[in-house]
Amino acid sequence: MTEKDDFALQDFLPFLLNRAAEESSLEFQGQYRDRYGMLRTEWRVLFHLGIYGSMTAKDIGVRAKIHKTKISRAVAKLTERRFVVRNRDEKDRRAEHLSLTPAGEAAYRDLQSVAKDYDAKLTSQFSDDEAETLRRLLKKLSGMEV
Amino acid sequence: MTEKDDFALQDFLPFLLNRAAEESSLEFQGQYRDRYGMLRTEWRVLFHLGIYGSMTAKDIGVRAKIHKTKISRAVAKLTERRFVVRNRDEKDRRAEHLSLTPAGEAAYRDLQSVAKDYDAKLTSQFSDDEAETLRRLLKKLSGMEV
DNA sequence: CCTTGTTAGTTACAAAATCAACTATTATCG
DNA sequence: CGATAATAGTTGATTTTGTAACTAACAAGG
Repeated sequence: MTEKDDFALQDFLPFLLNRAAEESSLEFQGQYRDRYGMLRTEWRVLFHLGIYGSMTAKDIGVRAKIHKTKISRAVAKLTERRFVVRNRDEKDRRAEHLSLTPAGEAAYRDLQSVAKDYDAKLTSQFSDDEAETLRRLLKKLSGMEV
Repeated sequence: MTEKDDFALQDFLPFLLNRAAEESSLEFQGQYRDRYGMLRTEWRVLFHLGIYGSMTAKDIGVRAKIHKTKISRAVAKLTERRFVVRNRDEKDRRAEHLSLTPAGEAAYRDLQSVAKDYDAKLTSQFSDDEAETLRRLLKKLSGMEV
């Protein structure tokens, strides 16, 4: 396992991002999986609706960069479990406005507090300044608030 | 799509990490997929062997946080394609030392230069200082160089 | 209106990831 | 020593994902 190269591919951003993302997601997954039998995409949809109140599948996909078939399936599961309701847009009958049911809201609030704690745990190893910088740079990478 | 909540789950680190990781990986995937028909895990294994010269499957898994079955299958594919050779450790006959063949080295060098360009493109939106900070914080998150 | 193109969302089928159970080998400890 | 546990890696069955093709609704130009 000897170093062999110059260009620091150890510093390759997609690799560093993937590793950190995978690790934190796996750790957090225990929470929503054990409590609600949710998958990662389902939790992500729930949390978008929890934050923004009402969005279409398309909106969620754009904002979270999740592919539409994944969202379609997640919404189907969440609807089946009565966490989400669909409301067809009367002006454009292709689109559906999604929102949380009371049960969905409850699940969201519950998981939100768990997420808060987990986030705090993750960022506890950083200074406030570092944590803020990390978030800012990640958003910039995703083309948010450029 | 109105804001409804206080706790900035939009700033939830696992979400920001996932989004950025997914986006950059998808973009970069075109390279190794079109050129060599590789999957993400195969490319990741190749790149570890390219950097470190020789590692066991276990080593790679620990360093990159990839599950062992994924690695096992990626190594099988890479071996089949004559990019990787296995050498059983004579002291501990459970372990195999993996390394690149000349063909594997060539593929690595080729993809390395593509990766270099892509990384440069990604980081071009940051100052040198920001890019360095981002890498440092991501490594810290993954428990590297604490 | 009516053809052609686009968009929101779904579905079928193929590909890949996950999980649990497995082999083979080495480590531990009475 | 010998039994039990632990580790490296593989495999099969199941679950999830990705790809492409699809439906249904709207848009724009002639």
